Amino acid sequence: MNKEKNNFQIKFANNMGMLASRFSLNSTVGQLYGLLYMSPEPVSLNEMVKKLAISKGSASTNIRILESWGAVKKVWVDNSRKDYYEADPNTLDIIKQRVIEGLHRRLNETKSSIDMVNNSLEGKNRYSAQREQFYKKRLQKTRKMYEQVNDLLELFSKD
Amino acid sequence: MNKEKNNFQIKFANNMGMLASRFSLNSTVGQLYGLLYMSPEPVSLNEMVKKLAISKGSASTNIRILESWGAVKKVWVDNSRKDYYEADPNTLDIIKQRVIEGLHRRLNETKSSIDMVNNSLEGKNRYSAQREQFYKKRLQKTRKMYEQVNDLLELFSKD
DNA sequence: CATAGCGTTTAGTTCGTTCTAAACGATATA
DNA sequence: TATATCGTTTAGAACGAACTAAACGCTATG
Repeated sequence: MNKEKNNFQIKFANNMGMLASRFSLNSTVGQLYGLLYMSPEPVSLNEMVKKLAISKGSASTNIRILESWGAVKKVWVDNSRKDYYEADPNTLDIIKQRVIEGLHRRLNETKSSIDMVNNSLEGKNRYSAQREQFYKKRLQKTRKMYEQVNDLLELFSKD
Repeated sequence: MNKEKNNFQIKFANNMGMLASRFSLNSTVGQLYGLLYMSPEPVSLNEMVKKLAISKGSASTNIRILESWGAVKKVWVDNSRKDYYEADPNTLDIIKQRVIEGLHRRLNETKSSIDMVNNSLEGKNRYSAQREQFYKKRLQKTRKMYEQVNDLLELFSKD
């Protein structure tokens, strides 16, 4: 048990961890970002480890994930060879960008799936005319849905 | 190996399974829905089991999940005591409703978190004025973000 | 040059999810 | 009433994700 558990930063960080896991993200990533977000000064890896009661390995791995997202950045602190980090406070922008990126990637994969399935139907015909008609209709509908979602995403990607 | 693996329905179903797992859903649920979506006739549990090469337990559990979502429904077939199912073809509506519901639930939980953390700061003051100011600013920012997302969701929930 | 203090990498463990096989209860049929 | 055929439930296995502890390599400093 950490005697600092009542510390405001830590409380906030842990809530960010819960938030992250609710959206099926890694909760440690959420904790780390939350801690940095509520720190007026840059934080070293060892401080993160102590405050969040996590292992150094986990802190190291996950802080670099956050870094790759542009959610935190390394900062120089004089007279120290430790790595210090601070949060980019524009949380919403970060989240938004990540959500959009993720959706784009998955939608592209979806498109490939649809095309592949479609091609497999176009090949030589093993089905009755009626059955083939049904397949084509549903496939067409699937394609339409894909496009609706895609258009919606485009709309988002703007502004 | 299933000799029917080249069957169009099955190919489609498996792709729906992949799609589902891409969006961190249960992939069997995706397969089942995909199969029913591409079936002109209702499908029995045993047919699902055979065509998708899954266990009866899994089929039973997952088909009832789909049923609870309103994505498939039981239909009566004369002279049979099997349960037959067919898909509600309005896939997009189903997805949309589930997404909105899920977001609503999680946002409410988020709101509770923010309030809780906020209250813990409002309590007796253990921080310097400057530090407290910083905390309050960031907390305020967090609240604003919550509201932006919430408003966006409301907008969606309409139309 | 040895040591201490870093962050990273790795090997192994834990935990949650979801599957399967099998037991089960219910119902229709011979 | 005995049996066969359903769907459901349960116990256990498999798997993946993510953590920890420890080993490691690097660098600065005494």
